[in-house]
Amino acid sequence: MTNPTIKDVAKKAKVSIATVSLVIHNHKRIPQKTKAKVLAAIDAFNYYPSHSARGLVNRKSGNIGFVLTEDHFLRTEPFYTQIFIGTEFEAHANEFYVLLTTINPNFRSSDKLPRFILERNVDGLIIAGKVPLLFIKKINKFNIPTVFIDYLPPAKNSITVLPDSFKGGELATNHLIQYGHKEIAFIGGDIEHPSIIERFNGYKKALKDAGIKIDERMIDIEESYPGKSNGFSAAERLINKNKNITAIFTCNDAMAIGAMQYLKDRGIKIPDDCSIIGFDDVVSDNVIEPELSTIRIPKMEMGVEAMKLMADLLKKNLKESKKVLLPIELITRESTIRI
Amino acid sequence: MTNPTIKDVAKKAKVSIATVSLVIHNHKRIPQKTKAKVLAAIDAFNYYPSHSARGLVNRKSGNIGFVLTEDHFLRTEPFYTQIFIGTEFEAHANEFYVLLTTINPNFRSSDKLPRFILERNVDGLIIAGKVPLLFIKKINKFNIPTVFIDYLPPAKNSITVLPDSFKGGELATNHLIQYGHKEIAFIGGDIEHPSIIERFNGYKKALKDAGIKIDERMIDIEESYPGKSNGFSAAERLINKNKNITAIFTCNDAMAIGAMQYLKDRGIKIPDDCSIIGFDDVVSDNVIEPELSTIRIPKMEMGVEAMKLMADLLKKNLKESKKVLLPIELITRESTIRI
DNA sequence: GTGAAAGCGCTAACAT
DNA sequence: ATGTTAGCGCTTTCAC
Repeated sequence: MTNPTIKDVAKKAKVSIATVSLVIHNHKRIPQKTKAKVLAAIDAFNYYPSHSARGLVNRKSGNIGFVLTEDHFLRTEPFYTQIFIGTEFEAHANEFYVLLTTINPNFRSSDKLPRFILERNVDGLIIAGKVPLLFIKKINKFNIPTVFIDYLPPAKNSITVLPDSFKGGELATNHLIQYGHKEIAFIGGDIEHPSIIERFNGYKKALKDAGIKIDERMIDIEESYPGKSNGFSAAERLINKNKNITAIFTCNDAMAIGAMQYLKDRGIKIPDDCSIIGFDDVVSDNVIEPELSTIRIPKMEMGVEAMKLMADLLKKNLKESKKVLLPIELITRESTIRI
Repeated sequence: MTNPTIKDVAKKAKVSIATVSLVIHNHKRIPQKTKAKVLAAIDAFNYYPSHSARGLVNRKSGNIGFVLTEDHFLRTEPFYTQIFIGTEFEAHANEFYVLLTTINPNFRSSDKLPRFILERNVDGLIIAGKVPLLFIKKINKFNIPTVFIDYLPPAKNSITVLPDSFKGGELATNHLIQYGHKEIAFIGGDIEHPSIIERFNGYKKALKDAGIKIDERMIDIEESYPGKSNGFSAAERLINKNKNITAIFTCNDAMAIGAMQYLKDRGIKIPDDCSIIGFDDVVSDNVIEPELSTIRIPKMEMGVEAMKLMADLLKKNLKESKKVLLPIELITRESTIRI
């Protein structure tokens, strides 16, 4: 059977298409009898309103755009993937579709915007991870309701979902301190990223509270991407500078893995000679040896929360500024040990 | 400025909306002069045709639905994720949007179909991984062009993209044979899955070609899901039955990891006491010890290929039956060794 | 309570 | 070569 339309339903129910529409929208003052007739016809045809037709008249697409940079998209660790899954999940509950697109991490003003923005094919935008400021500026002109995940844009009036990185940094560092460590190094990257800064701040706060002096030589922060290979080289620099390190806190798991690689190559036993703790919890499923202690970020929940905020935002139940910090969790595995 | 429409453009260019439409569609016989006027107006407004309006009149949504089961979606290894990324990538090239949805792996006839099918909000369907037959049967009624990835449905006239599992099974087994192994075990799961069967067939073929007798006691195939824990228990059963195994070929990396775990726990050294090779190549990014030899499946390429087929299919350039086998590749790492 | 009718933005057949 | 017009399927006033 070809796609049934509202006309077919109306004819079958012997009412006008207006009545069918009213029934669909649960209008009051429709007598049970008419309603029943119409619903029966709808059922008989297995009728569903056309998405396009509805979108045209309502000036709503029913779609939410999910934006992240290409490099984030291509990462194999399930970080942004899990976030995406969360948004997708909550989108179903709210009858939205999610349209995903990537942008160039070096977005330039001559670059085209995502097609769904130009075509007005999204009602809202969820932006995950750090994106170029230029991009944000450019889309601002379109006035599309936007929710950020895992990135706090410099402009003040944003709605953002973040893991509690500061507390996470504190928690990780305190864990090491409680295990008796005093020579605790910090490895980080991309220090302009708000989350990384917070993790670093948490680290410093925990040391200070414990009366441990913050030592510049125990800190290695790359400007560039906090990935595996940078973790490797950071560990190399730190160890060469500083033989008495007994523990390392890395700003994420990827750097932790790189650092572990270096320590192993160098013959430094983990955790016996050196404890290490990461952040994110993206490697739990695999066989890493030793298994990595870390701070778990509620990735799916972040996606879910962002989509909930989006739903509120579109219902105008939300002011234009809000920062939601999601709780993190210490996961103790094998890579950290009491000294 | 509020969304510009074709009317605004027409007014500004002092032509009718029909002319604007013709220009947009690059109709022949439009003089350069008119064209230029119109294009200038389009540019001035930064006009893009509304997706909904176009969809309504063309009876096309511009969307492709991507379907997979919930359990596949939630797997943290980047297998289906990579496939999805591939489709997404190629979708951009073809000006499609991808709408993702999950279905219950135990889909029952009373279950609702994905909303985008009911709403006719997709022009085609890409189905990734094994899905319930009931589901396939049910969507067949909607007559939506469909491409399968990594699953060959029993019904004969399907368009499917698959890794060359048979060759992969052969390649993996031959690799072990060339390393001097003769006591080569096979671990598998979900034996009804076409890909798994093919890998197993490749294994048997390679053994036969090498004049090695196929020994039932060297084979452990679970009915259920080929995951880590089943890999663990399969290895346990095999080793207990059969002390002289020197190499194991598992039908995927997840089972390989489980098997490795068992061997380690049991004090069997990899690769010194026992070589092991997996399939899929989903763990390359992480620190596994030893690093796992495997057969690489071109995951992104499978997604790309599927979307290309979809584009052809929608252009009616494709018959309704086609099976594309994508080449696999042997990745030799540390877990396999010459005997 | 229900229907007629206008209109959302666009395409395409038909006029001119 | 360009304009007129009739829809595409739906929502929503406004009459009756």
